[in-house]
Amino acid sequence: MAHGYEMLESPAVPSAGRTEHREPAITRQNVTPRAMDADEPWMRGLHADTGYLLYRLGLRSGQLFNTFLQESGLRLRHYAVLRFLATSEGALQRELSARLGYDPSAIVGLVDDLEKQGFAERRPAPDDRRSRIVVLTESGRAFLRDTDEAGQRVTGELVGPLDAAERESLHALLLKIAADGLN
Amino acid sequence: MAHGYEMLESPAVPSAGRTEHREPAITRQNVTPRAMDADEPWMRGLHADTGYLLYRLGLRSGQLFNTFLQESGLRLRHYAVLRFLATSEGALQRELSARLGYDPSAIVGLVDDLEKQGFAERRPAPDDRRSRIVVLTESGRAFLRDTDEAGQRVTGELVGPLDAAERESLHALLLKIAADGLN
DNA sequence: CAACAACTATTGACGTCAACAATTATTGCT
DNA sequence: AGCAATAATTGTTGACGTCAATAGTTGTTG
Repeated sequence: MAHGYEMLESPAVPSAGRTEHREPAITRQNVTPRAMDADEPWMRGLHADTGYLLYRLGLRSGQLFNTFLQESGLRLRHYAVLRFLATSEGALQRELSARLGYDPSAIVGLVDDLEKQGFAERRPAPDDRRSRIVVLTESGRAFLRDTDEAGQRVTGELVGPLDAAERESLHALLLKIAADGLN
Repeated sequence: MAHGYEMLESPAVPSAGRTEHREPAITRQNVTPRAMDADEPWMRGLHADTGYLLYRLGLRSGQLFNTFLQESGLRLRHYAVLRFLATSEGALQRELSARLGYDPSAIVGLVDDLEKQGFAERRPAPDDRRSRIVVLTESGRAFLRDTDEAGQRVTGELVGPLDAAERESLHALLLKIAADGLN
């Protein structure tokens, strides 16, 4: 404990109302506006929860990434597929689904979009005619090359206030907790 | 069935000098299913991106929290509002919106739900009849007290593979990058 | 070898959720 | 008094996850 998280939450409303106000309106008794014995553990700020922080920053990260990709007509999920294909030299859609955690039905649309943009291609699997193998096209590779730097800038912006050592430390920690759940 | 995991490569690319890459000069029918000159920076695994890891873990965190809250009929966002109210002794909806990062229109529904459950109440603001002040009810406080332990268990489950020192370190790092964007 | 179970990609329906625009009531300014 | 700004609210739209159903294909098994 003993973190300086209080900085994130401001003390309610200053309410510098100068005007003399009227009737107190509601006077039900089930609400107690009194400042109850503070410092109870259950009333700590939101940012005291690592889980909530992760949730929050995850949203921000996704937003940043999406606005960065927006000009290319893709979204984060497409980018994830591309990046996955870049390391795997072709994958069954079923694999994409399992590894990236998206529903099989979602993969369909994603690969459709990537094919429309010419970044990926569906090929018939030689041994199983049910399956399709998705591979990067040359222009897909080019896209990854060209946007790589900008993508890293986005991440850089996200972890802005951290120095190099801290970034590495954070990355290692995240990797550690990402490793157990297959993700 | 399990393919080799590519994710556990060395953490965080030091991102040394950007070595210039050569063009394979493939002008034919794109796509080379062959293992191309690997180790190019742009084809590192997805988990090499801190931003993507954050996005991914944020999703997981949200899911865990939601399944934990599911029995009480609330979701993460409701819980966030409650926790915020617990620290601020009443807040304008506008403040909730600004502090929690939710759209004003979202606050409406959230407070509606909380009122239905009897955990919060809308009160007319004394100085401005446009505003409503949202306060915790007594049973709202009770709810927070009762669910606090379980909530911390959820976070504990999330950061499972980390020891105490690492958890604290992670929390501090997240806090640091959460601080800049108001969030 | 013929019937059946399992599997891959796909489509469709439904509910949730977040981001925007528009509306109503109210306030502050001049 | 008039007018821009503001707080809460409604409505709409698009993205997204889940789940059920289907067509084509494979493997198994009786």
